[in-house]
Amino acid sequence: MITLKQINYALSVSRNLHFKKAADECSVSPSTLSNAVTEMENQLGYEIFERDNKRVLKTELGKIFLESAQSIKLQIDDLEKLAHLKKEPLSHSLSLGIIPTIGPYLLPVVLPAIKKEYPLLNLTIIEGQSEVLVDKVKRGEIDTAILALPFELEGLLPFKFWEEDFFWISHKESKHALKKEISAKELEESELMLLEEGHCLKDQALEACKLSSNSNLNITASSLTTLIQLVAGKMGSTLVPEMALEQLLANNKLLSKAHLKETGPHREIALIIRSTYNGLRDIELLKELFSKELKKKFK
Amino acid sequence: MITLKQINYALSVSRNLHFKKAADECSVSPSTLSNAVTEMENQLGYEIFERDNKRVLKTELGKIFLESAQSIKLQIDDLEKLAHLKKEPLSHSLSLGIIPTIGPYLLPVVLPAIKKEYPLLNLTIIEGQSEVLVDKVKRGEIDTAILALPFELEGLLPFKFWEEDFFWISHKESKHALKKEISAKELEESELMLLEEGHCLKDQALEACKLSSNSNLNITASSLTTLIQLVAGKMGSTLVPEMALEQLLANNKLLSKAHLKETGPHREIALIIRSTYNGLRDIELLKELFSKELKKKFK
DNA sequence: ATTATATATTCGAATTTATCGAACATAAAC
DNA sequence: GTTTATGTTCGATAAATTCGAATATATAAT
Repeated sequence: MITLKQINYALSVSRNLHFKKAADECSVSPSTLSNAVTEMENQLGYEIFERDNKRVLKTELGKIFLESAQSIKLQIDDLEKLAHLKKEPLSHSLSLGIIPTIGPYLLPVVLPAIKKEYPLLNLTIIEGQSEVLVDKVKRGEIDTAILALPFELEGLLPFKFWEEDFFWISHKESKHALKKEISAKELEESELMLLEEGHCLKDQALEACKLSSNSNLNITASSLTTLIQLVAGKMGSTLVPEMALEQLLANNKLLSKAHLKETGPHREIALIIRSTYNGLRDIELLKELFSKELKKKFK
Repeated sequence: MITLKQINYALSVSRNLHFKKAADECSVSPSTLSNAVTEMENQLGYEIFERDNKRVLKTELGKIFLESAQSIKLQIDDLEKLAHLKKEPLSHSLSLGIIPTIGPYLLPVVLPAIKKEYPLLNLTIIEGQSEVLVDKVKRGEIDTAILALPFELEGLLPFKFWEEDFFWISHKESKHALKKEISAKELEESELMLLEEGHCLKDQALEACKLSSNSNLNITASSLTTLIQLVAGKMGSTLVPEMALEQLLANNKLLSKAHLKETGPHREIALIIRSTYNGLRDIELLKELFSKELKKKFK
């Protein structure tokens, strides 16, 4: 196997057509350089330079070799410069998982800022439930994911950037509907509807209320939007996280909201990564950006 | 300065995604390989693999690095093969891909001449569809391939050595069967059968007729021989390239042929190589030989 | 929980490889 | 014939690579 060092020596000889000058250029002794070039020629099975103590000429094959070698050297140089890519943060591709009870409400808030601050970032967004996303991050299929905690992270590291409470959404004509705040105890009396199994929001909502799932929760839905439609249709009431309120209640004058009066925060939102992940700096920056944009909108 | 040895180690890790397997593949101890990769990463200033004792993943920068590194390795391999150029042309080994709609008809015509003119040539022939062969040439797994154009060459260089038209093959009792020539317009009326998806001949035949594939092409076959049997069985008609006519129609008096009367040539046949391939002289010689032998037989 | 297994890494010793300077060989210039 | 410039050879020395044993740790099995 020939070496890059040998190639560089040969390129220097090619530039200088002079072993001593080339040796000086490479900061090695003439003997070192001569040996290196000769050794490479032996390995290749052909001569690159035709030389005696007075003249250095390129052979026909040598010209072909040197042209290609020069191109290879440039490519190696580029590989060494690749590090600069890393310097510019969030400038390459990043795959981001996000759960359905955060995605539609967080992304519209932060995407414009991401586009503006990191125009070079090539972001891929994958929606899925927490368990699936944790799995994908662990397997390296995606770089990071946005989850709501508490959730079993199986060794992954969380970077929290937001926390929020739940609000109780009911039909205006229902009991308690005009209250600004409501306690879990009062909730038990109403027909509480939550998302179908698999959504962490269901468990988190129940935990915030200190309820267990074997209470009167017969109706379940696959999205918050559906749940809200059920509430509007007087099928019962539900709990939604603060960031979803505006979007869900828009154009719907039949609904009223009340802050859930239980010790909180009711859910925390975090980016999760593998402990060995390299783009820690990128994650920190994303975290800051998310936090900043959310504060702008909600505080 | 990084070394080629380090690059090769990294490429092996990339193939295996496993340091121990890569170490075996490279015939070195795991520690040697681990140290070499780590050292290179330090020199580069970025990590190529994200790893712990259970998982090896490529980083974003690593993917970019490895792609380029693979290409560099190919170029180095080529430099090491340059020695052959010095020797008698077409005197070493050459691997040649060829597509199924050319191989059985071209090879019998040219192989005797190759054997006679270049007895030292050690020829390896690989049959496969165009897409696969383009890939193999790009990866350096084979030296060259014989394809029918037009086809997307992805930067590879074509050396055309033949062009030919399609002929319409039908059962003697079918409509138009006695014509010497037939136009695409008349074809539409018959039940045209072509090769299954993946064969470039299908697309080229359709293009020659200015037809799109959503016409009445329900029957597809995996070889021209099969197609001809279907025609003999009155299942419909088909189009075959000129060089295949003799072999396909031999001993079959039930079939008739008609020249496809559309502006052509309907397909062109070429050798393709990487632009950095060194055996250009060999390819030119092959091209000449192919062209000469085909003319002898068909003109 | 505990143990077993697999695997990447670290470390020090042994080996291999690279490098240097001095001596040598050779060809042109004076 | 002598001098000068230059590429190469050679042996001693310096530097690097490599290995195996020991280590650490994540996952799987019990």
